[in-house]
Amino acid sequence: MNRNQRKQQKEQTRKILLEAAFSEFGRRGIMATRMSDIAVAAGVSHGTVFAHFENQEALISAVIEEFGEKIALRTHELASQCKGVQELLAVHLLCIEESEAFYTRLVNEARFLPQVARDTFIMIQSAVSFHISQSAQAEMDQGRLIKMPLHLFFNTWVGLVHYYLNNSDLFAGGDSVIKRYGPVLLEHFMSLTRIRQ
Amino acid sequence: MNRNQRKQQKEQTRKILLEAAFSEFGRRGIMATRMSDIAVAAGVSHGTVFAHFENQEALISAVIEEFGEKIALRTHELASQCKGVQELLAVHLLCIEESEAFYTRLVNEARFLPQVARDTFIMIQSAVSFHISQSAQAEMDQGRLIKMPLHLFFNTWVGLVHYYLNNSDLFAGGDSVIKRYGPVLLEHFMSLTRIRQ
Amino acid sequence: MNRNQRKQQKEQTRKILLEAAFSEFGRRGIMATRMSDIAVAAGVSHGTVFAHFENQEALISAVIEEFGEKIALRTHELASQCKGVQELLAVHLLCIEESEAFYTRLVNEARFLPQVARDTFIMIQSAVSFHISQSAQAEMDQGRLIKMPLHLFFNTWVGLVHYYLNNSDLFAGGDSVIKRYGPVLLEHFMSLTRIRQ
Amino acid sequence: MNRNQRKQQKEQTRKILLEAAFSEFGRRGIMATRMSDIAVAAGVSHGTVFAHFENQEALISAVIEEFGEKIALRTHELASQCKGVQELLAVHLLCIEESEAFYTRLVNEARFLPQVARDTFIMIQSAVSFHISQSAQAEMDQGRLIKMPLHLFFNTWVGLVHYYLNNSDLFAGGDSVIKRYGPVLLEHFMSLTRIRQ
DNA sequence: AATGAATGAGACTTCATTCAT
DNA sequence: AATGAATGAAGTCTCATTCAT
Repeated sequence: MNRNQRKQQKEQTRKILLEAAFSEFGRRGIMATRMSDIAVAAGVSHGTVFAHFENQEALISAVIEEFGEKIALRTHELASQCKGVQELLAVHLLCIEESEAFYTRLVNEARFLPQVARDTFIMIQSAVSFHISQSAQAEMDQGRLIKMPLHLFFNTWVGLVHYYLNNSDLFAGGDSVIKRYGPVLLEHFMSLTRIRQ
Repeated sequence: MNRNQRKQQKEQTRKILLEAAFSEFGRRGIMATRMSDIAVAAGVSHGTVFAHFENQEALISAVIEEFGEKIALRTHELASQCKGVQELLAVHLLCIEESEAFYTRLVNEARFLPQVARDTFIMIQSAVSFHISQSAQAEMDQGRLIKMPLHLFFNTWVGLVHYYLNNSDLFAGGDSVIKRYGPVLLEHFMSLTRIRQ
Repeated sequence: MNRNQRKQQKEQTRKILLEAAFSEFGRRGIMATRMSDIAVAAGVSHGTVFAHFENQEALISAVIEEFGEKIALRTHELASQCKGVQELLAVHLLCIEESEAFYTRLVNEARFLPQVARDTFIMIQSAVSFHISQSAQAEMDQGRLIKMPLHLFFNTWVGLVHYYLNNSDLFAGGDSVIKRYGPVLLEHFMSLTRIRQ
Repeated sequence: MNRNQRKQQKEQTRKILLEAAFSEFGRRGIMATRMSDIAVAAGVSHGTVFAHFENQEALISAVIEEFGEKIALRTHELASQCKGVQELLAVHLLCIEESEAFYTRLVNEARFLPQVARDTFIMIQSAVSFHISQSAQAEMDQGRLIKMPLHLFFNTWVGLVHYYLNNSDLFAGGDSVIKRYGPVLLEHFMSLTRIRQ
């Protein structure tokens, strides 16, 4: 049906736009990306962007929701197969690395973005937090991790990772800072929290 | 002398401008503050800002240098009277708290600021790092801290603190996140790194 | 096709802008014309000017190239049908008269304009010089013109004409100085350089 | 007397300002020179300029009047000792060369300057014209110069000289175009107008 | 639905001019 | 009379958003 085709077509363009925005956001920064940059990257006209998103804020929110959910989902997915905390953290790093450029921008700019963006970001954190905290609690109960408030356990880990992301140019000079430092960070964090026997 | 009066007057205005900028940067963000915001906050005309700073970048750099150095100096000053790592970290928190809004913006936006700003930021970190690392090394040697690479010790601490700063609205809802969480963070971090006897 | 329509529309606006600028340049002077003057004269919004020309310099260069080339071409075209020097100089005057206001500004301001403008101006002069010099040489060889270095022949002529253009308000009070004095200047110049028999 | 001293002092500062402006106008162009440039060049404060000249236009007019008269006078002075047209033209060139930078700017920008400036410029031309025309008439009567309307004789000469001044960068690349081309121009012009025997 | 030309609010910057000392 | 800090009007340019096709 023509009606259906149109719908599909529209959905398709929207998808292309979201992906282009995701990529540009990673490259240029979220707030520093112009609407026209996205149009160019998506290979559509400038006006088309506004046919799909009411305004800039809506687009930013949509991108963040879309990819936020994807990242959260992916984390869930991988996390459910994990056995211990260490494995979970490794998966966390893997998920970040898969979208490192975008994720880094998000961490950096989250504060200045629309509330939706902020909420989505929190949602991602929650997804990760849920699994990690659960697993950490278990290992604490088993006497394998030092006992501490779960939020501090989580925030120390995330703070450490974000710190490296935020300073990736200093640490990795354009390369993936997770690829280069991820294992070190993981090992370090575990050595701080693991109970030595 | 008249000459001196004038010089003083100009210096005074410059100081007012720097302070206004410092305050506005803390409130609105560094890049998000318009030159006219600063003029209004300082109670001078728009043109006056440009009589004191060649352009926006020069103003931003000046503010960051001015207050960056002040913060670094203050850290040095207080740090030299400290005895152990824990006291040092407490002083670090104190120094941050004294300029919390501005410092938070700096942490957040450093990447997008002129090179001078970035350099100044690194200088602040170095001032802190110097004392903390030295002291940490000593305590590791004395068997009071778990042995680990100093940069990881430092980065874990800073990462944790910055994480709370970055999410201060979440954690403290507008209040000083350092005031509210500083002691908890310090205690937590020490418990992770202190050798239990 | 829609594509073509759009292209045409844009081309049309660009043309209007160039013509508006050409006219304003002639009226107000090239450097003294503001971008907004051109927008108003063209009947478009301020921003539209920048949608067509990256910046003021680009616009100035484009106008000068566009009309400079047109003038040079027109000179070539008319000149190639001329038989003698006198006819050529008459054609030269005609070409100037066709764009007198703009040409006068160009002569006056060429020095202060972007290099492209300067180059274009030189190109116009060259186009004229080429024909005139060739023809003058021939007539000198035939013993009909006093022998002299060709560049002096040319520069004396151009200097005379430009002098009247530059002082057109004095000589013609707003009217075309070429219309009023052209024939006189031509006759005078010929009488100076023609060999009297 | 104190009153007198003050007056003298004021007169002195005014003179310095006029000379500084004259020099800056020659270097940067008349319209392109900022009031502050002149203050700096004169070694006085920015405000002092306005204590002596109501506004920019008044200053420009004063400079042009001052030096216009000086040049006119100097031309008169030298001209009265001249015997023939050729000597007069040589003196004309000499007078121009003595203030070449300023004179060139004046020629170039006269059209865009306040009416007073324009009038002064005309006055200079008249002073020169007076002597040259008188002398030219005499030589025409004596059969040594080709008979022609005096204004055309004069305008051809001035047009030629101004053309070289206007294009001095092309012809002399920063050096004095009069020094380099003056003699050639003079010889050429005379050869055009002198009666060959 | 897509297009892309046009719009105009808003930011930075310059510089002649004013004014208190 | 001189000073120089402060002023603010005016100009250039950017870019999110609108709209006719």
